[in-house]
Amino acid sequence: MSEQGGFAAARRRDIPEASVARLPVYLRALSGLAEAGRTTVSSEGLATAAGVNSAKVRKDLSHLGSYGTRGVGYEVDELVHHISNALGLTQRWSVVIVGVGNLGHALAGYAGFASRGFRIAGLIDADPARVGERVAGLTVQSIGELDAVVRTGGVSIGVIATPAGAAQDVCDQLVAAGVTSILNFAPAVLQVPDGVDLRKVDLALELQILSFHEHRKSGVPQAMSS
Amino acid sequence: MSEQGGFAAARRRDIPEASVARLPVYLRALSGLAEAGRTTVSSEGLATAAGVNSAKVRKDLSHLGSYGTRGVGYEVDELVHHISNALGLTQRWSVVIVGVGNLGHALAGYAGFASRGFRIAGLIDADPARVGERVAGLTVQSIGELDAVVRTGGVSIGVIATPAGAAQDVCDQLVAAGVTSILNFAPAVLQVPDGVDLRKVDLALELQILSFHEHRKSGVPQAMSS
DNA sequence: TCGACTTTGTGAATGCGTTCACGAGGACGT
DNA sequence: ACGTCCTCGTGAACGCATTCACAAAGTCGA
Repeated sequence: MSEQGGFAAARRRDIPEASVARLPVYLRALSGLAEAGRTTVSSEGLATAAGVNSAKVRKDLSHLGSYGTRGVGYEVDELVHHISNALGLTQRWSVVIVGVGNLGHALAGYAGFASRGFRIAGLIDADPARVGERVAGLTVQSIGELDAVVRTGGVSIGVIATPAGAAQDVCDQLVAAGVTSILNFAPAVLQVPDGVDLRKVDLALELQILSFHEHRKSGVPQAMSS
Repeated sequence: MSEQGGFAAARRRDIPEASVARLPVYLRALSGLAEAGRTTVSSEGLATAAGVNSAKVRKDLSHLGSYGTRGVGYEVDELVHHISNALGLTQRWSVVIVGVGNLGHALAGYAGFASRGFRIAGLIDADPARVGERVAGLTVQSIGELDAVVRTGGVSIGVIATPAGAAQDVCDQLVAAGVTSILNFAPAVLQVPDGVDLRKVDLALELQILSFHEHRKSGVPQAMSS
């Protein structure tokens, strides 16, 4: 057991990005299975619940260690534990959300954050008219308070939900305050120094990708018949 | 011109997914450059604005055709035109949003949709208390009206912003009504028949990936010194 | 206890995407 | 008109991710 722990820690160092991105999906699928009363699940079963194939599940889970039982499958509870561990979800992360427009509101109220161990330490908005407003049980604070919120709240993750024009400025302030991971919802390309992780979610981008496929479906098919 | 059109249509058939996903980013970068008064841009310049490297830009754009001028670069306007074309953004797509909670509100009000040629044909919610409410200039309609909205509005894209439990049901209804592309914001794995495109955006998932890297940064580094 | 059966964990093969590196082609100054 | 310079477009090399396929390892019934 202690030996396995040692190996798991060593292996955790190089989980491929593609696998990391699927771990949260497995986690959600496992929650569903647990609620349905399942105590064990095969790679095949988990694959179906997560919407991938079983080879991928086994390869992904093998990066965490050998927690399956041949002939049986994986213990649901145990697997939840190991994945949560690998993702660092056993500790509580504090998050600050900057920009309390429509999207900021939605993010502040999003149940998925709290349920996965993320604590919203503060809501920040540059608009003085918004400061003081109560959203999702928190009071919106001014941009001047950003630094204090990050430092006293032990915040390591910043979420940017401002208009595109303000995003880089806010990003710089977050970094200056000590945030080391940033999730950007603003439709802008941001620059961050080394050591800071940056991910982005672009709502319009996804729609444009769908547009491409939709376009292909309706427009081109008959162009191929020789 | 007509010759080029023919070739472009032929090439458009097999643009790699990874390239398609970057085209909207180039499009946005180009808008920025155009506003700044630039009329031409090199692959290097566009790469910087889009946050990628220049080889990727050139390879991606080569899938659309040969629209650059050696020694100079790309004509900004022309490139915007060709990318919009490839993505099918020259035609107007109608979208229906199902689920008008916090997130649905945010999506309905998101300027990025309208500015890229997406028309919101309807807002649908299952909660009778919400039906009739006005959001972003539209009146929320009941789930029973979904089919009519899709058919009479010429809707081909559905956006799901409901709780996870309702997502598959809504998805099935969208498909039954004739929608052929779905963007899912609900934290659930959805099944769709062949011929229907499905993409998902998971807000909590991105945060969990950041958690993983944050965890790695703080937790493991000294475990490697032999 | 033993043999049949199930499912994991993983090397090997394959496929896709990124990066490299350079020839081709056009602009521009003289 | 010509040579120099610049940047595109693209084959080739590389690396990462997915998939395949099977030996190893366990369960379970008789």
